[in-house]
Amino acid sequence: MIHLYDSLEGEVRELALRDEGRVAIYLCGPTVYDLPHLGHGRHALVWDVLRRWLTFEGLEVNFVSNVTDIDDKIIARAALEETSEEAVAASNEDEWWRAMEALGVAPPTHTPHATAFVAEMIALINELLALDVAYQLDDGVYFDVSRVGDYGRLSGQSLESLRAGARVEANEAKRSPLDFTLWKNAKPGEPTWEAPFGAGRPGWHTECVVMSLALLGEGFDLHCGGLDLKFPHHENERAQASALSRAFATHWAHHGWVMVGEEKMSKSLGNFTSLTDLLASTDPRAYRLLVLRSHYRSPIEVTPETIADAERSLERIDAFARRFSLAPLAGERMERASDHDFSGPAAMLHTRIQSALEDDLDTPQAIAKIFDAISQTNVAADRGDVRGAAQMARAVAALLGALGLRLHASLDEVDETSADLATKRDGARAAGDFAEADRLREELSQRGWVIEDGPHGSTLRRT
RNA sequence: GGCGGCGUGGCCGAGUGGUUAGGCAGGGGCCUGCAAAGCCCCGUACUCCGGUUCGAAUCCGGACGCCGCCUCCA
Repeated sequence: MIHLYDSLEGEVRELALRDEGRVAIYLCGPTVYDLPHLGHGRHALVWDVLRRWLTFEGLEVNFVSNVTDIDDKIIARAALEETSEEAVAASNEDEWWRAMEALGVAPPTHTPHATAFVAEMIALINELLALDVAYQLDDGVYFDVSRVGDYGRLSGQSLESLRAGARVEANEAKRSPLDFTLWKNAKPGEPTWEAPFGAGRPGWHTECVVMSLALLGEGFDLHCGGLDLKFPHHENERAQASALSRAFATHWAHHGWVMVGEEKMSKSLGNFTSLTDLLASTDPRAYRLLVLRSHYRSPIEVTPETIADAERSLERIDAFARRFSLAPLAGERMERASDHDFSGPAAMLHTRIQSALEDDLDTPQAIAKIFDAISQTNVAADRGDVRGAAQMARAVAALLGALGLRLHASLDEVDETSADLATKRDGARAAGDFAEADRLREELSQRGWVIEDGPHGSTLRRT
């Protein structure tokens, strides 16, 4: 079973499952007020890889990731664009799923929307009020953090030190500056729901507690998200569940940032590249490879250089896929180890990848092992071990599929003129007219093709 | 102020108390009509200063530099 760093315990430990053979994961999804950026891309890719791997290993993964479709920023954006909150949320959510599809991120098992769970959130806030863990002020309902014994545990900080670092609050009436909003009272023109404690809308921290418990049940296995959600968002989710004596996530995992230069990429800093822009200009698989080859908890640098590096690296994989005519696995469908043959020389490869990934999702190690296997397979084939090489190659394809990295083995569709030029060149070579052959190769190159001569004739591929 | 992280070869980026990370780029060679792909070989490394140790880039202490969270944020 996989071992993951648990942010709550501060150590790598086995992911203990509530139900044998089944994993229940909750991932905090996007607030759809703007285009997704590179950071969201990493977020989606990291947890997609985890999910695919667990599935590959035969577990039934219930992967829930929400969409926050009501929030201050959506309201602000709607006002700015003179449109409705629904329209802002819908268009950005569409953009999100388009980007996810391009990245090869499989859709979650469930995608709850905050606005569909308002009744449940109201019920939860009511319970908290009844327990006097929540209190009402002029502008809404607040959660009293002092009522939770271990508040701050996830952040690794005491209540006192958190309080010391807290900035000056707008609402001085709060019992503690750390108290957070459960419900915001209605303001004119804003989306509003009726509630016993006043018309208004939910605060951000309640939706994830409600939806995770509703869809995954108490004591679900893993709650994950970006490091920036650890505090206050995840701390606050935990606090609410704890106040209600409901068993919450048993394991917490957080991934690191995408960096721009020496700074975190974030919307508030404005230093972000949208996923849409990236995907328009590069092979989406390059970004997945870039993410895979560094550890999920480390920061990654995404620059034109690192992307180009990953693209060239991908080229080695694709050349391998062409050589062995490998099928492009991965995509919406999730691979399972049981559907593949890991006998013979492939068994050790599978084991190596397994131990790498089970050790806190060590994808860089796994990728290195895959590149090792690619070299070994090429050597075997050069040596004439066709059978062994083919077996290894299929195992490599299956494991890349398990990581969601799609191969590009199929040859590009060749237009008639180019195909014609290639045929002419083959003829010129056969006739020993190498000057003409080189001229035709140059012409093909101008048209964007690389020609490779093999034992069974030449093939064309896109540059 | 509190808490946490990082500093590796031309670049990216892992890992480990002594034995090859991996990729990209570069040099040499094999193969090829020449290429491409593939294969073989090669170089430069662990911020600095102390300490522990037979041995540290890896453990401990200190210094310097950098980053993040403590406010919305993947």
